[in-house]
Amino acid sequence: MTSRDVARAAGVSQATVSLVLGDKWRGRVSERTAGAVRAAAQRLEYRPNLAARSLRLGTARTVLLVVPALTNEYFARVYAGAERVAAEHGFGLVLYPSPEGVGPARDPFPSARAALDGVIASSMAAGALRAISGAAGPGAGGLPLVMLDSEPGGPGTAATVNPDLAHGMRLAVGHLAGLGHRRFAHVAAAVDSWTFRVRREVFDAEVGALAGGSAVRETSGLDVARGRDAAVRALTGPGPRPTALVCDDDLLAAGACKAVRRLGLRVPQDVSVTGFDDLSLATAVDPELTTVRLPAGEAGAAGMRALLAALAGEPAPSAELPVSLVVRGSTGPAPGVRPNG
Amino acid sequence: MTSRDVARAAGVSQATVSLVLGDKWRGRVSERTAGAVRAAAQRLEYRPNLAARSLRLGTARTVLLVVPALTNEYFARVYAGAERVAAEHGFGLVLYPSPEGVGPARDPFPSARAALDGVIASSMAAGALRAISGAAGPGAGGLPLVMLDSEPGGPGTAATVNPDLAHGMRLAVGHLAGLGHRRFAHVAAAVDSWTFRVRREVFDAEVGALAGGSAVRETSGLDVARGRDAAVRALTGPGPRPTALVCDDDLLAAGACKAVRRLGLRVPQDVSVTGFDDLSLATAVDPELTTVRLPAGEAGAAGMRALLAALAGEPAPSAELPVSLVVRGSTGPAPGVRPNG
DNA sequence: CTGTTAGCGCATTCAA
DNA sequence: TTGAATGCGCTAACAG
Repeated sequence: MTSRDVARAAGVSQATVSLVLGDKWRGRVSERTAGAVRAAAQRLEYRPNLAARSLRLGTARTVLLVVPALTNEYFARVYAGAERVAAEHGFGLVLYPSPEGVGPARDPFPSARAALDGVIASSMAAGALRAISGAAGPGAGGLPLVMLDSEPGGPGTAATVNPDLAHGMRLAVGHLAGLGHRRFAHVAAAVDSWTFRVRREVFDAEVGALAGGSAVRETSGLDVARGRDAAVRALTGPGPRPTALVCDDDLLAAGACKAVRRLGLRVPQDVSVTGFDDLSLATAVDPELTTVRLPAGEAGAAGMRALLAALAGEPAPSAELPVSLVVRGSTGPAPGVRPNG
Repeated sequence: MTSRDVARAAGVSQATVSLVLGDKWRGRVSERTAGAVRAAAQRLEYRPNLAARSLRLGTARTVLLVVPALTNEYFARVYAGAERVAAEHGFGLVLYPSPEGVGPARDPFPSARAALDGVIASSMAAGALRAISGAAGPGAGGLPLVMLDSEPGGPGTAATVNPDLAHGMRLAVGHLAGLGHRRFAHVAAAVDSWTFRVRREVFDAEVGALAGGSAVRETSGLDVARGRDAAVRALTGPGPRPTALVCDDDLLAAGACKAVRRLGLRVPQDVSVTGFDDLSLATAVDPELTTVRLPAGEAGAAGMRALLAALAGEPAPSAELPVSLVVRGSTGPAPGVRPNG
């Protein structure tokens, strides 16, 4: 089923078929001929060979999305947002789940068996970022690279699209401080990446700026069980017990809630808990999580728009996306503080 | 950076480069020449143009995976399993999240902008399945099609790979019956697909076969909030209150737990709850969910193996994958039944 | 308005 | 043991 067959069936040349189906026939092919071509194509269920088209055009209309882990709903949403924009522009999106996401990534291009026009990488660890930009940046591959949720202004990146994490952390700590909390614990992700480093730095700054504020930190792998263990450590360490657990994401927050109950305490009467992301998990647990909602889908979409702009030779705008605090049942007044008091 | 450039750099012809890098030079090219070619390729960071290779070979070494929703961890695991096997065979895997997954899918091929060798579709609704197999089956596209978690023996499918859902449902009901439960409710997914129809039929059969067994059913959209609402309906309907809620997946089960508590009851003392899938959500909630673990990753892997076999012209083996019941805290003895009694 | 032609980069056949 | 020539299916420049 080639364009030649369609041409034969329609009684025209192959070039005419290409023009008609490529929608470039205005004033070059007669209405009648165009109709015949379309009819033949439809009848024969013709599908253009994309390999041939890519070869001829020198572009694959395909982008690679590198994420640390697909099984995390956050990245699934990033994918969905990016895919939507890509599809609107006739681009495909292939996924490369970087192994374990936290270590240095292998060079993705041998295994990503597709011709690529550009790369979007999200939330990569420091080491992985270097490997990616080495292979995709202006060096070898020369592919345009857009970073999501990563250190702004990295070398060789066309643009950086980030949620306003600093503001998000300020909202979380501010919310808790407003409820009277002063003794904080930070249940932090044990991953060396920009996204978590920002949380840490802003958390420290905010609590430090709070009269009477104090904080401890425990780090944890990114799953519920390890989050729970870290929260147990935070709650049973030396010194007075924290009354508020600020967690780097919702998985850790869910674990923190389990830790509180395991120690015979209640959420939020004895200990308040906040998360990041606003995954569907946040409303699946009881009480529901107060969390910083990150616009994952919008980040994917904005990243794709920036990449498409770069591919078109336009300047690719970096962006900082707004975040919001969603207040639910996992936070409440600090023990001993009267509500509205 | 073409194979011509490498040839020039190595002082050989382009054909020799192709032979050496394609690993087909044994006894046709001298050791020395091969070494020179490899060195030149490495030095120039040569990457073969995959569009050209696909065109020449007539195969793209790429498979499309159609899933109802990527933001569900289950399908993320299916993807991961399939991708692993694909990578081992030098195949790429591109994802097509069928819109809303429950309605009839658009023809995926216009939007999946890649040359495809085959299609794997998972858990498609009845209507969507028809659209896919029309486009991918032996008809138009002629692409081999492997169905996952779907009606076995569909027309034009090379193979079907399913978890043994019937056995899973028997395990769940049997577990609850063994704990003394007799009044069941089925919190069912409001999706017309094989995977949920099997659950329903086996649930009815099992409860019907149980002396003194009775059951009601409420249907729900596939998210926590609607699962909670459905469970409230099930628990507050006419007739005696069910003591066991059998839910079609873990999201619904999490919602059901919330419903129980919202009604002032306890899990599992007053009401036991079971789910399906064993998502990470199952251990994120308190109490943790007793659930039927479905081998999502293994399903993806087996599906990809079947498809690769079909592509190789070998018979593609259909498979039924074993499932297991993971007993956790959300199930307990029926009220009024003494443990071990 | 339509057809002819060339060439994208590669794997392969045939000659040397 | 190697090189020259061919064509995969498509689009774009150029002729008619």
